[in-house]
Amino acid sequence: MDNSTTSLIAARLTRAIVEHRLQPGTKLAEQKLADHFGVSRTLVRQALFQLAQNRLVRLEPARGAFVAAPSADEARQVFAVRRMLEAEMVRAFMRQVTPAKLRALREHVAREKQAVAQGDAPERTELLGDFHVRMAELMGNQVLAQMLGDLISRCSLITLMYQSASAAAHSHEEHAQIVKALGAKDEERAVQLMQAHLLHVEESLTFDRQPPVNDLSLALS
Amino acid sequence: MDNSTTSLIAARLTRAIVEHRLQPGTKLAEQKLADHFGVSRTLVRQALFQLAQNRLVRLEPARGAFVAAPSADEARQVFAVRRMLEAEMVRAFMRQVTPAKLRALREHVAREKQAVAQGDAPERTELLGDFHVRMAELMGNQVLAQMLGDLISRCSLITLMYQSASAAAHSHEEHAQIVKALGAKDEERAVQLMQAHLLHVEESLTFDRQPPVNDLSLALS
DNA sequence: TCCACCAAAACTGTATACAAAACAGCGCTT
DNA sequence: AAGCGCTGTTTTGTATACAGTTTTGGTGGA
Repeated sequence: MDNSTTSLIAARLTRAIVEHRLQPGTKLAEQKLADHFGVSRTLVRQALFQLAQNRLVRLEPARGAFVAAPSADEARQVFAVRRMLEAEMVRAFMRQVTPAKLRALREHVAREKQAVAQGDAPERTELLGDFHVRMAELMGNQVLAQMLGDLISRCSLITLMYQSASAAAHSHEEHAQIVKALGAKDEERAVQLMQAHLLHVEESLTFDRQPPVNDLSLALS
Repeated sequence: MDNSTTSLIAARLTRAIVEHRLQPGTKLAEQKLADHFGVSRTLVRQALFQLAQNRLVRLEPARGAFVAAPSADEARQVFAVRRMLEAEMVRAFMRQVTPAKLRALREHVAREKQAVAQGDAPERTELLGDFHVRMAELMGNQVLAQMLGDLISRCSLITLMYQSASAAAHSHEEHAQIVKALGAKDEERAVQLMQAHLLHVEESLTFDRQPPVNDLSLALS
């Protein structure tokens, strides 16, 4: 069962959503996407189904697919799950840490630093999210990595909808501190820092406004 | 975008897999399933895609869909994630526990007891898995509940493939002990018990044999 | 001016058609 | 007898057709 074309379309759509080129609420009409990608609606539908399972799009019966607009409740739940999962991930990481793994994390944080310095917003966002996935991968747990990746994609939508200012700008420094605690073998501090980090990101959101809704799908270049 | 028929088929297939009426490795031919359900291949394909994302079936390009046969590695990763997630879930549950929630858990454990006493194997398996999901639901976190549900479905496949004897027979008692610790507001004990519980389930598996592979899909009745 | 109503257009949901790839059987070669 | 390649059949992958629903746009009346 071949799904390579389908997952390519899904990946393109995911990028467009996660990189905020498609606003929440935007209608994703099958025929338009099919024309854009030069395939039939069949493949587009499969891709949309896939994204719906990741909660990046919402499917309404007989009405079509729309870029998801997570509610404040859902946003809080997603962050709660991330705190649960990642607190324990840090503990587990500590128990099997090696110099090579620490080095890999330090290198990642260095790349974050560069992206922040250069003001490369898309790259920065991507790297800040990947920090968490990278940690899971370094532990050799693909299941965890995939799960975190999905959660972080959803978070990207959430921050788009609810972020007050660029309040999460110090994520990079918090990552650096976490790695420092890991290097110092200070497990409890590392856990605390990770939880605080995720709380900061969540607190930087303002759940008290109506989500804006745009459209147009010419953001796929 | 209507998916009700599709998700009905997906649900039927999920039940068949989780309840071990379809063995790992079984080929799921589209036309046969379509005939069985009285629909076209279109809907069957969508359902199979859905199950593939849940990792209950594996799709091979140009070869078709098969009931997944998780590797020992994947099994260990799934259990590792469950331990991470559920340890913290217990902590969070404790922080927002109410008499009503405790009562709900006790009632659930009572139903487990009944199913164990009556030797109702399918019902018992279902309830033992639902204990964990129920906890997430009682916390009002649908995101967590859905995630755990998926993980537990995968665990059901895993236990089918690797369980040595009915070694996980004392799961029910461990659930009861966890609830007891929750009732006593002993957070750390509850966390320890949950981790021990999941370790016991994992340890009851024997990862050292080749997985058997059967076929035939007349198990859908 | 605004709203209700109706017809046309656009879109979704499902089935079917068709090409390409994989599979199975069988005779041939070694 | 075992292995190899050929051929017909089955199955998958993608496109297209068609029915039913929703949306749109316009017209008439209050």
